[in-house]
Amino acid sequence: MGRGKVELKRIEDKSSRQVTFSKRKNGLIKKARELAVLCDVELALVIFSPRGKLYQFSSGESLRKILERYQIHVDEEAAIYNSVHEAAKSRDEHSDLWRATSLQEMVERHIEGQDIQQLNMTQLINLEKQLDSILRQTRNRKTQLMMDTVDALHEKENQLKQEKNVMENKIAAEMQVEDGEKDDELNQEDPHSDSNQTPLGKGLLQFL
Amino acid sequence: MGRGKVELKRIEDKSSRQVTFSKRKNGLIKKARELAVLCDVELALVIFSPRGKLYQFSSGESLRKILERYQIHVDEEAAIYNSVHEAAKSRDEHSDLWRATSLQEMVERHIEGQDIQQLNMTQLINLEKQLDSILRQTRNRKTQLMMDTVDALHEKENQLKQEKNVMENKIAAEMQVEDGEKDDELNQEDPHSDSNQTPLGKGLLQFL
DNA sequence: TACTAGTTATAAG
DNA sequence: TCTTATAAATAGT
Repeated sequence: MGRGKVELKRIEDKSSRQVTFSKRKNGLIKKARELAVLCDVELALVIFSPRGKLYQFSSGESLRKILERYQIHVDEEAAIYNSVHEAAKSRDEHSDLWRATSLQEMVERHIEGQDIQQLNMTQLINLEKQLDSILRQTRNRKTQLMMDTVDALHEKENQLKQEKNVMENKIAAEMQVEDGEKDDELNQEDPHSDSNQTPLGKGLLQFL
Repeated sequence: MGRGKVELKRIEDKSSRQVTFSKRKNGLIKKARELAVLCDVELALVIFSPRGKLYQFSSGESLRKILERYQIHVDEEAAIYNSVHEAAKSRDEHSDLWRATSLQEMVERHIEGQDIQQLNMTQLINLEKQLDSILRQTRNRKTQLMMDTVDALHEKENQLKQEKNVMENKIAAEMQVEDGEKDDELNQEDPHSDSNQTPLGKGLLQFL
């Protein structure tokens, strides 16, 4: 919006930074109000101007109450791990890294395994839980895929068996024709040839 | 913006309210980020979805710090209030953005937005490997942190023991002074008082 | 503070 | 989700 596109980085000119702040602050608060009203949600917005002045917006409830609700929400999440976290409390100094980074970057860094060393205990536990869950899903999916594959192979096997049967029958039929021809000459020498019930001859068995 | 103008009032249709929430939430967070970056200001945004899920954005500083700053600005009783909230402070450390978004979503985004269900076997195996590796790292790091904590506690324990010793010595010394005073009067009655090798007197033992 | 031109957000589909 | 027409926000003046 506006005559030119803007880069997402600090505006260096103090004056225009101030002007932009003023305009965008109003816009942001307006949008916050719209979201709260249109979608009937609770929301709180706190802005400190460059000069340290405070601007705020909060829906319906007082900002204090929303922040309390936020507290409760966060506390609930943390409650499970509080006992463990107690011990590590004093060490929690590395969380800023997380805040400053975009989700995308975080994931990529996770995947690259680069910043694991800088997490605190709570974050580690949470991360572990989530990873475990995703890993489980991944493995389930893999198992499922494998089973699908096995099924597919079974099906193929059956198909091949059927084809084999057809071939066997064909061969057996041909052999009977041959036997019939030979019978004329040799039958008396060996009246007890393999009286196979299956149409399989020995030659074919070698194949299987 | 959009095909029609919107009235500033609660959207009654549940479905479109949800859709609008999702879109506008993203828009609002984006704008908040822009304001924070462009104008180099501190800002915090907390949103509860209709279903009670928490979304948040905070610039540079942790949300906790911004909210604390807010407290100081707004609350006349900031000092008193703060001491009450000391205990809750550490819990606020869980306010990082990443907690509000599941790693699942992150990972899915990482693998080009594909759903886990739609990956092929090779991709699954690859993903599994990566997850497994990260999980292993996470657990290693957790173990390390725990061990560090244990070490720290041991150190503290030793420190306390030393302090205890110092105190014991002090007290023992005082008691000897007392004994000395008494010796003048009573020594002959009991020349074989406790010849403790430790500087601990019985009185001190009662303390411990 | 007010004005637009060009940008961005988003309501509908 | 993804498009697209349109409303809205806003950069530069």
